Amino acid sequence: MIRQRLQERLDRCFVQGVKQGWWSEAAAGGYALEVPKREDHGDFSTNMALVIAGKEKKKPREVASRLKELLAAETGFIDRMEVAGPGFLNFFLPAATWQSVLPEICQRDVAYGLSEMGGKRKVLVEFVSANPTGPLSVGHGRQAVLGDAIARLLTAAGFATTREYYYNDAGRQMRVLGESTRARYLELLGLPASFPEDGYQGEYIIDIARELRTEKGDALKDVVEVTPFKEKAEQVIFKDINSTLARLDIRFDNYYNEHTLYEEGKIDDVVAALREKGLVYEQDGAVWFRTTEFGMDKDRVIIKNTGEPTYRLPDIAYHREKFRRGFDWMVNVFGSDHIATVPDVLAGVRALGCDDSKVTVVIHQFVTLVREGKQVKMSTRKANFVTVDELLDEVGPDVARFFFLMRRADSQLEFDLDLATKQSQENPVYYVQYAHARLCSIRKQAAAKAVDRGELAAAPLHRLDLPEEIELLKAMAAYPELVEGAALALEPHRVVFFLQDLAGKFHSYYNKHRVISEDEELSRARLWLAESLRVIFRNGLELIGVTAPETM
RNA sequence: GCGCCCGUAGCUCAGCUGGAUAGAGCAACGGCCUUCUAAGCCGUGGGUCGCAGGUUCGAAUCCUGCCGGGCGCGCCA
Repeated sequence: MIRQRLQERLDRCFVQGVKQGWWSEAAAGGYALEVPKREDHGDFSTNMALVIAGKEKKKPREVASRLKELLAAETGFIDRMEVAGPGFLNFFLPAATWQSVLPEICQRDVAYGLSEMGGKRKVLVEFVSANPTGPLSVGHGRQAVLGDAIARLLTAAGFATTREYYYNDAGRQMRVLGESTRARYLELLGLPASFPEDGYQGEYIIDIARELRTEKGDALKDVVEVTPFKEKAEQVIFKDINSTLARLDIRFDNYYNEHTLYEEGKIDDVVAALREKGLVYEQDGAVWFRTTEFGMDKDRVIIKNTGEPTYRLPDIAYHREKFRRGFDWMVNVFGSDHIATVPDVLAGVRALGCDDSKVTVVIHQFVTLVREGKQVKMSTRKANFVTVDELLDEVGPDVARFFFLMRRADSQLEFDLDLATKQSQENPVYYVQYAHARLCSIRKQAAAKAVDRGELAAAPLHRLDLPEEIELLKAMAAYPELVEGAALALEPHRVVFFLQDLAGKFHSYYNKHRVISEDEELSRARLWLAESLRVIFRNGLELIGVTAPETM
């Protein structure tokens, strides 16, 4: 907010400078107004003079002096300015400017940090999208939490967000699942069974078979058709996946079954449309999509010589449906193993006349599980993988969510189970939650001691003049921008880092200064400071889906 | 061989899309609880930002080429 107000003043100065003939219209834009790393470089700093000087072939420091002159009228808002280094202009704001953020936080309360930036534009966030062949693995867990946090961020930033899970319960994978289940079922009955070579070996298949035997006895022993086994397995596994997601407080607005694309003729439509544009051809009994037209190294098969489509075709049809459903922005969260599918799908929707720049794909790298210093290999087919459920049993949803969001999607995530399960002080989750609990505790103390913080409008905020207090106010003032930035970049980890940083500042302040003291006026001011901090921690934790406990 | 991602302190990672003297946590060491929660705080040490060039007022950040790690490169999804 404060940054915005300063920005407006800067823009006005630029125009004035043009009128004065100091620089031309052509030098507009492209400059930054940011919080410098070093405190002695001011509260804000701009490289505007450097940018103008570069374009106009002038001396940066001279341009900076001109800017300073033009801004001199803003004495109430700006305390002082200085030209520094190669031509930066640094701004020092008075304490009162920072103190003014506090009432705003407390008044807006749960709405502080929310913005209208998205303008209610429709965004679809697609994530998890795992076919029901087994329980969610830790890799899915990262994706689930990442996608959900992205959706939370976008909602906070004013977008109309839809969470969607796209799945396929037909096809080869599912057939193998059914065969695996049947084999286990027959084994339980003591009958000869041939387990498929590439079958699903997990323990959960045996559980499903056992359930089936309890329900049906041996009634299915002569059934050759795989469907009843497949359907049972799918039903059980989907229920399992959903309960896992529910434990993480993740709920989807919509489940999109690939099958509907066939039923409603969308698949045929796509082929026909591509054919009309001359982008498909037949060869070796298969139907090919001319992806080379879109800069790819080779063409791709969209219908196999068996007549069955490859995954690409429904994927393209699915994405076209997203466009048809009127979404302004489509965010796909994928694991890095799906990276190769992205260009094909984008080429497909582009070929169909859709604007593929409306699709943003967030690729997250793998999760490396480490237990007792050794890496645990993960594979759904083999049984030796750790499920999200097992992880949740050990660390709980708060720790799991926080850990999954601590890293950029881009970087591989090392999940140290020993550390995460330790439940000890090292855990950064507790560090942030503890800040919130402490703030709640202060509030209770105030009530117990009958110290009333009074009306907000009457709060003596001018007493919040310690360097530590100004620092806290500055950090809190930057929160709304942080949310907007994290939302646009689809980077929830920024929120996590912000909260850790703010928690550090608060813990430090807490140990150095007392909120409730003999000084009644000061206590009132600080109680309002504590209140605004509590609001931010609660809102921030909510944004990443971690609980904000009142006691710990 | 080709495409994408990563390489920053002993370890795990940030670095706000090109800014000023590169940060945090963990690990190590030394201190702080009759006062709002010690799941906390204070202090100390630790760096050729993988390597080499280039772009410019200015590079961890952008470009090129190497080196190392990961994921892909199917008429599997």
